[in-house]
Amino acid sequence: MDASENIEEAIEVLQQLGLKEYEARCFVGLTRLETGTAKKLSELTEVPRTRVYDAIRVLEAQGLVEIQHSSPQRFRAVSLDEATETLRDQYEDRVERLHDALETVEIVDEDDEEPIQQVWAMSGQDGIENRTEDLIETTTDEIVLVIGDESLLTDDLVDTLQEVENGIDLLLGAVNESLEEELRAAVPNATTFISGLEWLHGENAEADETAIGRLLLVDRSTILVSSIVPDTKVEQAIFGEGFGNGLVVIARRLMAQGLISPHDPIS
Amino acid sequence: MDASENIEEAIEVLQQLGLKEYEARCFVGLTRLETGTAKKLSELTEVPRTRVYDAIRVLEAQGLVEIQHSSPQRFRAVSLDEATETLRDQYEDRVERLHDALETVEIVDEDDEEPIQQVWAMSGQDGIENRTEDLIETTTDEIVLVIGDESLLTDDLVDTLQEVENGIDLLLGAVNESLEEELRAAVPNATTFISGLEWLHGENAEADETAIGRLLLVDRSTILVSSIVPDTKVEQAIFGEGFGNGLVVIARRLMAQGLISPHDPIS
DNA sequence: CACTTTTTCACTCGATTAATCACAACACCT
DNA sequence: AGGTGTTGTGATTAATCGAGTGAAAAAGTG
Repeated sequence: MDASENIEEAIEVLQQLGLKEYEARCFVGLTRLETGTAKKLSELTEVPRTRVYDAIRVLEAQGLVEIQHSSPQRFRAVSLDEATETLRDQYEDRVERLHDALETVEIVDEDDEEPIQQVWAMSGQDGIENRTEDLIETTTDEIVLVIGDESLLTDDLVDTLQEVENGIDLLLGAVNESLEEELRAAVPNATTFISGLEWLHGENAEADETAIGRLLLVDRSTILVSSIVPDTKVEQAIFGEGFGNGLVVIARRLMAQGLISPHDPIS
Repeated sequence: MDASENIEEAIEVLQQLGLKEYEARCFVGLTRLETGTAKKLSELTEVPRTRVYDAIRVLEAQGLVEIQHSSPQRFRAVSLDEATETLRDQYEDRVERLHDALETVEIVDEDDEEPIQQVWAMSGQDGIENRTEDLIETTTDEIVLVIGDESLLTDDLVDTLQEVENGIDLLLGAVNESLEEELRAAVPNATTFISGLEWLHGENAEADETAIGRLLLVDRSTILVSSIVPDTKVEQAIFGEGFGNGLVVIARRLMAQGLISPHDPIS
């Protein structure tokens, strides 16, 4: 049965959410038990009986578990919806506190440096997607976006694209027809095309099969290119700003040659 | 200046959100620096210079920081909005995974026990509030809610109260006039009153000044009573279900004597 | 009052994290 | 080129924290 997989998954996730192993095990144990004593819980979860109490106390303080002060004590988990809601509240609260604390701070005066040719790297699907959406939202003239893997076309991204103002040129490229299809359907106000992005798989196709992720060129002055590393599926991106930026220049050159757009060159 | 307090706060919160100390310090450092090298960061944040690199790497992998691969390397934080959004996404994803994993599991068959006189305890404002709202939403006939501290009257709670169906009696008590005022304004479809809840401060007023938090009686069969411990401000609650439950019986008795409601007794 | 079960608490061991150090690679200067 | 300070990596030590164990107090049971 894959129930035990789910149990393990739940325990892992709870730990990522900040619980200790015993706490996670106990909570999951309780969700399967309706109501339980330390003994039953210990048997079910492999947590040493003598430590169940500590774990439960912590869980209770977080509002995830109720305690019946009888003897023996009975424990039970709050409903799944209540639990997730509580966790959400907790996290939302933290993120907000972080936001408040940082927005008032900012900026130590700076002996500035050369603002030239900056190319930045970032990784992680979430962060790159947020940056992508950010850039799209601040565009004034033109967006060129090529999607190289359908896993990157999230609902959020589609939403962002649909809300692009009418005055802005929106060019959406895909690496194959089915994806183009999808794009056209999802974002009717865009011009779609099949990208000539063989330059990654094509002539440069050496050993490592680096898959292209996305390519975003905004107002011909800011570019973001990402790739997906074959093994780990991690998305990595580089990001350049400024009309004179080397990366951006290269991107314009590519466009001029019709490689990433169906349009005529504008050198 | 309280800027440094905010900085400490931010570092703490980031750790609660799962970052290590060095990672948190580096991130906060970068939000104050526009762009920084390992050396500058180390000076600003007290993180050993040689450890800055590791910290930045994990931040980068989380999408919180960008790296410029020059020499020396330059780092910069993504915008505050991007960062919080990324953190939110991350968390939301986890909570969802938890939900999915647990909803398919549930329930180990049980040699049932006596379902009598159960009184449960829980603590933590978040959890108690969620339970309160849950109970309000599932009411069929009557809600009696007494609020003992204005800090408990959150927007969420007000929303929940406003959405109570018309057929349901909604009685809202407060411990003083200003709070009653507030309640009446926020929830017009309710009957409000000043509660006679001296039984906590009054005759029982021993040494410890236990402040009453909230008292909720739903359909005369489920009750939740909370108090706020003086020092730590932590809210603690007890919770009983079932018409025959001891706690519930006591609550009905109190009502019958007009102590927690302006209405006539229904024994 | 013996005798079990439940509960708390203090302690060991191992793993993770913070902190320091040694060294190789590199940029910069004359 | 060669010297000099800076930059990045890896190894090493020290401190901290959590998992696991056992002793003993407290509560129940016959």
